[in-house]
Amino acid sequence: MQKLDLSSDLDSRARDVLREVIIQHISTGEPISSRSLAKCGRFGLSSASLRNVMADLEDLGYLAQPHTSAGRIPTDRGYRFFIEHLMTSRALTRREREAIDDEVRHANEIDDVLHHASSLLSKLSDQVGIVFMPTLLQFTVRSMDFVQIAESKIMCILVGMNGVVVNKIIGTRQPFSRDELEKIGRYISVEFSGMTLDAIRRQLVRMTEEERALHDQMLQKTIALGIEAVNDVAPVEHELYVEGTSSILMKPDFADAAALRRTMLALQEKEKLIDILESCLDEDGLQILIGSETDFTQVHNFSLVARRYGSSQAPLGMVGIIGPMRMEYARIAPLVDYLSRVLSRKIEEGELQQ
Amino acid sequence: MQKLDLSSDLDSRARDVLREVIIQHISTGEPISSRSLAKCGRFGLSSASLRNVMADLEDLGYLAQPHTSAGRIPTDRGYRFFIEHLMTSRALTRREREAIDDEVRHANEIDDVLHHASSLLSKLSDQVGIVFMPTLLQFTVRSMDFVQIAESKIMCILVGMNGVVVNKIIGTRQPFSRDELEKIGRYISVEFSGMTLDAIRRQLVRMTEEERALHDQMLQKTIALGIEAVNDVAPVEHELYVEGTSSILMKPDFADAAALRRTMLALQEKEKLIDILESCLDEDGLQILIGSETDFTQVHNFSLVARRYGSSQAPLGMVGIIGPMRMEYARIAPLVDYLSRVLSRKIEEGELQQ
DNA sequence: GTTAGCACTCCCAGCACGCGAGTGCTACCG
DNA sequence: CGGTAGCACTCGCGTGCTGGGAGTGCTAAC
Repeated sequence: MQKLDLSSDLDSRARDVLREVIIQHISTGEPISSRSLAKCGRFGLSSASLRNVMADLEDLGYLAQPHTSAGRIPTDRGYRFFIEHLMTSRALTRREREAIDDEVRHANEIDDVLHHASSLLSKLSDQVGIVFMPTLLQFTVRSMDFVQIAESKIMCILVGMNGVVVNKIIGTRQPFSRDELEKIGRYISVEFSGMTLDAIRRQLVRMTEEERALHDQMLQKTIALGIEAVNDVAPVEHELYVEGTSSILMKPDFADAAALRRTMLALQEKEKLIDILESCLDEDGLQILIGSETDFTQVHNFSLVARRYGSSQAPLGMVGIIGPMRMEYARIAPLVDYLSRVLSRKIEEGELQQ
Repeated sequence: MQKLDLSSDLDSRARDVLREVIIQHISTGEPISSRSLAKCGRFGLSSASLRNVMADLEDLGYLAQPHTSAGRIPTDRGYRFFIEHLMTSRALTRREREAIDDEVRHANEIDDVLHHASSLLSKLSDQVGIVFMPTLLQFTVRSMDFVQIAESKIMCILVGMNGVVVNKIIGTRQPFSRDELEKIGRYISVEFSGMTLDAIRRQLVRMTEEERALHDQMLQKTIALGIEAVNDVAPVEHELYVEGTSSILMKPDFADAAALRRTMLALQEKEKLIDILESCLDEDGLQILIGSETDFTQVHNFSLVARRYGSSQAPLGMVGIIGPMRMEYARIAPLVDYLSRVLSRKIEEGELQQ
């Protein structure tokens, strides 16, 4: 089909033209004509010559015309080439960097951090900010504490190895003394430290069948409470923050009602978004999915710029932005990159609460 | 201007016509013509006669024409009259009632309940569900507990008189023994039970100035931790859940892009929504605000159906739906009413966690 | 290889036209 | 005197047509 090494397809003039077309199109949103390229002065060529170059670029699949007698717009492939070979990322401004630092520094609860991160990202990029945290299935326990908070309610506090804190309330029938609760907490913390919630549950269930448990009343209580504690925590819902959908409403790319509608619906279809983000979790660096690469079925002219966050051994989730293909990648890529790094550092330092 | 006692304006025929116009318009979304009224068979009158009645209703401000030679649509005032005098609320179906009961029964954390409530409401009504919980300024404390969860992190668990549980993580410099933490918790729970967070804070600050505190090291620690615990909890952000905006996207009422845009923006402007909902907090029963009554500046054709929830002495917030003026009030009003009651009962029973 | 010129294509805004729906009014009927 | 039939009038909307403008592709000349 096409040559694999895209970088060799194009001579330097063609690259310059492609770059200029994309830059102009990103800033105006309009199809770019040969004339407007000639006028920009960067080439010293007439519009007729540029037309030839553009026709070549179209043949190679980097540009397309919405209709005959319209200018050219970049294709998915054009953007892809631009991002990989032509773009020079803009450094963050001090204000951007400080905004991110501040936002992340001041939050304690992980929910808060993620929520703020997505809305900050949305504000800085003027696109839709998304932050995704998958289920805690691989959550490994460092310690567990139990606190009586009402007559028949006990709060269980789970601290994970990664510093994430989860708590839940358990209803109980039998009474527990303060002392018992402390003992149970200590016992579980010691015995099950480093295990996943699922493993703990299975272990506890197995223990109920052992002979000793039948006689040791304290152990019975421990098991009962322990099972309650880990039940229903593990398959906690995926958390997905989608912030700033209004910013996208204003973009001229969504002039007509149908497109607007489709877009809003797509952004609210969380399952699909989660699918996409989950499939990105394996990759390491900054990821940019363009147009059809995103697997958005209803809406095809969207791009995703995202990066994994969390400690390097135990990635937590994805953070990024979604916007029309026509976006300022040069500005947005470093933004997402930086935020994800700051976020990861914060999480490695630990002690974030859920 | 207009007579205050609206119910006396209209004879029984006019009422019937108004009711029919509104019912038809709610179900079709189209302006209603005299002919379609005549055809419905409920009147035994010709379209000409109905035209006369409709002209009267228009003069009185209950109906309006989008333009000459179009049928009539109800005005805000028309809907208002309909709701107060003409509508017969439809009883909930068993499925609806069960869905609500289930949803509320199964949740433990108040965040969850509210979140699910709004999305459930949205699903059942096919409108936008909203749930609002104002700041916890009037949150009165029943007990406080402190648990060490990491080297320099302590979790504080606040249980409110209304059973709501709030927790936060505090970073500490000085170390606390398990025993100390327990003592501090007990002390604060006893001394400050029944006070608001704000009152507790002020009291603690006052105590630092007392002579005794300067010498009693334990008291110093208690005060330090207590202040940390209540700080920044009180002015916790207003919680506002807005769920199901996509359902509204599909309604034919928002055919054109501009209206769609305005609507989405309005629904995302949380401050405005909070204002509106806050102003409803004083009222007791089900509240219906129609069109211009809602104070929505950008969008004027919206209605709000909402009701307060929480215990009768200490109302917690508002729950309801937002949709186009043209909505099935007869079905939605009982829905909101019932959900708010179930929610309130759940909260009165207590032990909800935040 | 570059460029000027020209024919061709297509979009789009504006306009006129006719149709259909719905009203208001008036005259007539029981 | 309330109800009704009939008719003229108004308005919105869809349709088809047209002219202008923008942009391209191609060709021939430099």
